[in-house]
Amino acid sequence: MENVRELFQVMTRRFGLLNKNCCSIDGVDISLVQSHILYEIDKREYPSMQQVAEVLGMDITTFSRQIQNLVKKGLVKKTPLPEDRRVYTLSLTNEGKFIATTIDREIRQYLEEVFSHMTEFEKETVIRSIKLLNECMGKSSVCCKPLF
Amino acid sequence: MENVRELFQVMTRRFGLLNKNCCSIDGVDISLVQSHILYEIDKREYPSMQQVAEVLGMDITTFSRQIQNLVKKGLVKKTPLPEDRRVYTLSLTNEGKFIATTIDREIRQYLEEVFSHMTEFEKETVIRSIKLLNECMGKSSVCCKPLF
DNA sequence: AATGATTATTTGCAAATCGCAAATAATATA
DNA sequence: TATATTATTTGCGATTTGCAAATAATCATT
Repeated sequence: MENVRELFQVMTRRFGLLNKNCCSIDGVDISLVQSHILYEIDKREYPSMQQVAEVLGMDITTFSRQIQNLVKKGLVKKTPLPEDRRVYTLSLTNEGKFIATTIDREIRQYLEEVFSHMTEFEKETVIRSIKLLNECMGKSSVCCKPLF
Repeated sequence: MENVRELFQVMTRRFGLLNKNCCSIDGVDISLVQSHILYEIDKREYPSMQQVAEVLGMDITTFSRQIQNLVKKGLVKKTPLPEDRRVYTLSLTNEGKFIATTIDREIRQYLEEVFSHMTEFEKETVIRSIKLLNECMGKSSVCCKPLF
C-alpha cells in the first residue's frame, strides 16, 4: 500500500507553492496569508472578522492586523454591522476583487494544465475523490473541523 | 462541474491545520516549518541544506537559521561532507527521530480515521487519484516542479 | 601553484508576522 | 442599572522572513 501521508504531503506542498507564486499581480504584492484572506472574503457574503479568522485557523489578533494592512492597500472594506456594532463585516473593493479574480484565474489555469495530462475519466475520478475526501475529513472527530 | 480550486483549497488547508496541530510532542514544541523540515530530513539519506531548502520552497538563509534552531534543540545533526566541506549533511538525532515518528503516527491515525468513513473501494480510488494527481503535477511545466 | 570564478552556507539588518495579555467598545443578562 | 459576555483592537516581545553582503571551500584556467 502507498505511503498515504507522503502523497498528501507532496500534493499539499505543491498546491501551497502554487498559491505562494500567485501573489504578485500587476505590481501589487500580497503575502500568502493575505491571498487566503482575499479568497475567503470573496467566497462569502459579508463575513465577520471572527468567521474568516476561524476558517483560516488564524489568531484573531494577527488577523485583525492583516485586515488593517489590506484595508490600507485598498483591497478590503470593513463595514460595521448595523444590528450589532461590535462586529465588522468584510468585503472586497473593486481592486480587491480584481486581485482575487486574477489569482483565481491563474490557479485554475494551472489546474487545467495538470488535468490535461489525464483522460477525461481520470480527471472526473480525481475530482470526485477529492470531494469525497473533503466530506470525510469534515466528518472526522479528530481535527480541524470548522473549515468549509 | 465542481469548483476544483475550492476543493483543493479546502483539502490542503485542512491538511495544513492538521500538521500545525501535530507540532507539540512531549513538551517539545516545534513550529510548522520545523515539522516539515524534520519530515524531509527523515525521508532522505543525509541530504544537504540546499536540497531540503529547495524541496520546501524556503529561502536558504531562513532555512539555515531554522536548522540552527533545530540543532540547538538537539533534534538535528549537521555533518560536513568529507569530499566537499562546503556542504553540510543533515540527519536526525534519536530525539529528532522520535519526534518525527510521533508526528507521523498522529497524522497517519487521522488519515485512517478519515478513510474509515469510506468503503475499501473508495479508499483505494482516492489514494490512486492523489497519486495520479501528483504525477501530473510533476509533469506540469507551469509551477512548482522540484518537489519530490 | 596562483588567480579568479563559482558554490554552499552563514551573518547583518530591517521589515513582517505571530500570539498572549490587556484594553476598548458594544451588547446581553440579571 | 450593574455585571457578564462578545467582537475587535492595541501593547509588547519573540520569532520569522528575505535581501545583500560576508565567509569559506572548491573549481577552472593559466
